[in-house]
Amino acid sequence: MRLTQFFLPTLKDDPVDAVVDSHKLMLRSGMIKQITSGVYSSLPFGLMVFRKVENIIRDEMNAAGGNEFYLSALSPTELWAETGRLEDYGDLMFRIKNRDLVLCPTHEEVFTSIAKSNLISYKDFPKIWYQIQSKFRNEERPRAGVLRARQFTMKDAYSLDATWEGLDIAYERMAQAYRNIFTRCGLEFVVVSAFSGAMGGSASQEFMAPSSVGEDNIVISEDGKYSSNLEVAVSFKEKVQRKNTDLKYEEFHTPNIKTIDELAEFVKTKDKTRLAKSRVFVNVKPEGNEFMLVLVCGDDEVNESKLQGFFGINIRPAHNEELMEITGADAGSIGPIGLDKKIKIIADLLLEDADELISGANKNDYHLKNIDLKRDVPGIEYKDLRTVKEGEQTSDKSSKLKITKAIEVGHIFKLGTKYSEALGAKFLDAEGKENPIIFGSYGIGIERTTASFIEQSHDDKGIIWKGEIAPFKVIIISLNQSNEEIKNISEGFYKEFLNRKIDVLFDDRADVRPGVKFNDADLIGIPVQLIIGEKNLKEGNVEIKIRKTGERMIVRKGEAIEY
RNA sequence: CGGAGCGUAGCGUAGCCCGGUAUCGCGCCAGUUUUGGGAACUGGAGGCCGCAGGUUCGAAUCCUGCCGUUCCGACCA
Repeated sequence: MRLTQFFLPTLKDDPVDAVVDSHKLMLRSGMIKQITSGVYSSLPFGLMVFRKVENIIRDEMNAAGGNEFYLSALSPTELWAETGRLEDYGDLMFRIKNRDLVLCPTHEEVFTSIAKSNLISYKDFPKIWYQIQSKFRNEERPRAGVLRARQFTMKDAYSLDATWEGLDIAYERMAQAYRNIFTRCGLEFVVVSAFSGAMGGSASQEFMAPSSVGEDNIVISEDGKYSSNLEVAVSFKEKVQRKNTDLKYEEFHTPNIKTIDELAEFVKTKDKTRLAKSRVFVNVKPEGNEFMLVLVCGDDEVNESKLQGFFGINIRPAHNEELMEITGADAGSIGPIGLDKKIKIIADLLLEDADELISGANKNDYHLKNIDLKRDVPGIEYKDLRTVKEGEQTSDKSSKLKITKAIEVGHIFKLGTKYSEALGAKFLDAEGKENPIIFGSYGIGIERTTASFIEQSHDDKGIIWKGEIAPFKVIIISLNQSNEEIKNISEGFYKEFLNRKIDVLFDDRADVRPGVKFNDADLIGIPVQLIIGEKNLKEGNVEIKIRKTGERMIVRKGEAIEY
């Protein structure tokens, strides 16, 4: 490609609206252009990279036996009402105003409806169906460029099986395909176990690109054997030991004590584990809201995903007015004693049967001490509800946990029969009995994968492409197109690269100073720069610069091709 | 959805408090000189100052409403 024929609107300065590096660089290198909040157009340079990523995915999906589809982005609202997701998604789904249609945020329903009418015998399975398509989600707050956008490209794949064993096989095959894909994309990634309750599936894993701008937190053990999304991570920690002093609980005055830290100071203790933290959650149900009080150690945080895993996704923290109504106190003075029996009380496993605890008295500015959960809180249940912390031991005590931020680039999970049952997608088994098709669901964000790569591979000059997703392998920089010799040599190299089918970009711009060309080349990050200028040409040489290392080699002009 | 900020030429901005017809840099066009790390000079083009209403002789500037956008938080199959 000749640069004079290529639309590459590079920017010298950082756009004021971009904050994260990948966003800045994608705008500056002319890959994307924002049209409105969370919506971006792909420009030629960006599209080249997205296509490279897509083709790697296509390659691996096909190798795994996938069939490529291209489904409609529009679908009837009714289809989503049937599976209940119209309500589940709510405002996150774009709805067409002048026709009863929605823009699909994902395609389980549409694929299922195709399967329903065509896969009717156990002999029709297994199948892997996929597509690479625009998805639409009305994100409340798009951010970080294409990392969270309202329209984005996703590869979504679905395994369709007649048996649960078949699902396991498909899932493993897709997991391997995903590892291949992200490896070929040159991405540093970690596979973590993930929260799946929200989508109604069982096993679930996420492919995470570690990055400081990631919105997810992942937990990895130092020996690398354990990795998990923080939402579901577990660790080993000693339980709070019983003291068996059997002291009666008693109220004491704690003026203006709102937080655990203030309470610890007030009672002059450094050990916050016995200062039980109480939080009230609401399980929103059509037949009426249920309230629950959740207790964790004072130095722990409640893991809301784990709560959702136990009680469903419609769990939310109670509002301040609700707290007062239910407990008679504001946040900071709430505790497990003396509540209405309708309120379920659950505590973290670390507090199982613990005694001599201090917690709120359900009366503002008062706490209770010497609470014995075993004695004083009949009907209490214990579950793993805490968020693990950096430095804790793995549950087998063999290693320690580290927490890092990461970007979710892929997600695979065993979906099961939720949608096939809702839409009546059934097949006849060998005994002639009807069964719902068993689904797996597997997604990859194309732009997000690309942006994650850039987050991991750039410097203060620009992007550093490598491997299969590099849009060009080499850029020829002709330093002076008005010098006939330089021009002719450059043209010669360009033709030679084309002949050898090597992706090459030729900066053949005249009237552009060398400094501009060097900076543009560094910005757009082509791995190898072939620099042709007067200085070296006098000696019959040209220069090769490796973008990543900045390493320069002066070579005979005839030998340059073997870079 | 809560909090904060911003909207002036393609991009980045000054002016706004204190009202008088818009500043500077980059980029762009023409010409001359230049050509190894974002050139110099000369001349030029380009603006419903986000939108609507109000106050005023007069509004980019003051007031009201709206819209857009960014960030933090909340939320996120």
